[in-house]
Amino acid sequence: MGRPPCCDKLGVKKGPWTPEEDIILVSYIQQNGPGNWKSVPNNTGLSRCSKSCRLRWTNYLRPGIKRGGFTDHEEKLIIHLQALLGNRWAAIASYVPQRTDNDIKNYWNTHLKKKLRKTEEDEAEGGPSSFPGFSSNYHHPNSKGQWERRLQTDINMAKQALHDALYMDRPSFIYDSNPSCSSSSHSSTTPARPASTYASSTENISRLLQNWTRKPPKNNSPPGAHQSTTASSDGTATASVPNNIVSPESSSLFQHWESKQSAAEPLFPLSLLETWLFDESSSYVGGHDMNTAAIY
DNA sequence: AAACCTTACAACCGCGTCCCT
DNA sequence: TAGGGACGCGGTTGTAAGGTT
Repeated sequence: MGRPPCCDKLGVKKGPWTPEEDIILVSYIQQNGPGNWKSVPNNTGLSRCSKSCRLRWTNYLRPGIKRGGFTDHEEKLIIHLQALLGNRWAAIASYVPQRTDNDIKNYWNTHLKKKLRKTEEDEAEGGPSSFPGFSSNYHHPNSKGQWERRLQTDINMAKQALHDALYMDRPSFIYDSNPSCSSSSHSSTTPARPASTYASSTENISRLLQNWTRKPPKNNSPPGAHQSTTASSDGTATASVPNNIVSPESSSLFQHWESKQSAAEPLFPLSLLETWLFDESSSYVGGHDMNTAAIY
């Protein structure tokens, strides 16, 4: 017996989302919060599958998402994390502020994989690396089976959780929610490129969202929320907003979203992880064990 | 200018996991 | 404890946009 389709195929619209659909979805989530996706198509009248609604929200419409314009720093972080975690994009995304797993996965498949391959070829020929700062020796997916790598990762995470439990009062355990801080720690060598917040095709949606992401709560603001739409905050936010779009201050959406974000905090403190990763990039000699040991 | 090729990324699909009854 | 529904994740595809010939 096969798995039943997640939704009725008849009458379910597929393909690119229109701005109108985006507005409907955003309005609904703003009022009800994300979750209970099954009911979203019925309650909004959208001819979309619940999965599609969730994906659209998490990968595109959710506040605090930075799109495109990966910095060198982010690239290196992703490469290191991929080497450590494998293709566990959701886990990787939890360490890269403002990036979705889908975005990282796409960027890996379209850019980083090629870059690394080219680096390997360059090094095989004895020439200069096309990817300065990285050695292909680092990326050796076949050196360990994926299951073994995952096991090692899980062990390390368990260790870290125990460590955190024991040293919770340490001030160093702070997930740096300010993306400018996390990226600026290496910005002296890798200045961040300006990031486009939304694809131009949905710029109007970004403007819409800007109205309720421009003033996130000052305290306990979610990671990445500060710059969620800064690229388009040019004062031209004149998109017509439906009356049922409420202001960020009065919306419960941010509370929903904040709780989600805090739940998705990385198991490792980012600052510690970054220190390890970037120290490691210059001292790697051939094994994950040595690196993971450096954490503790 | 048109045809073809390549690239980038949004979105879909299927499976695994979690949670509720 | 088992069954089923809902959600999350990773792999893959479709297609629009840009580049090249």
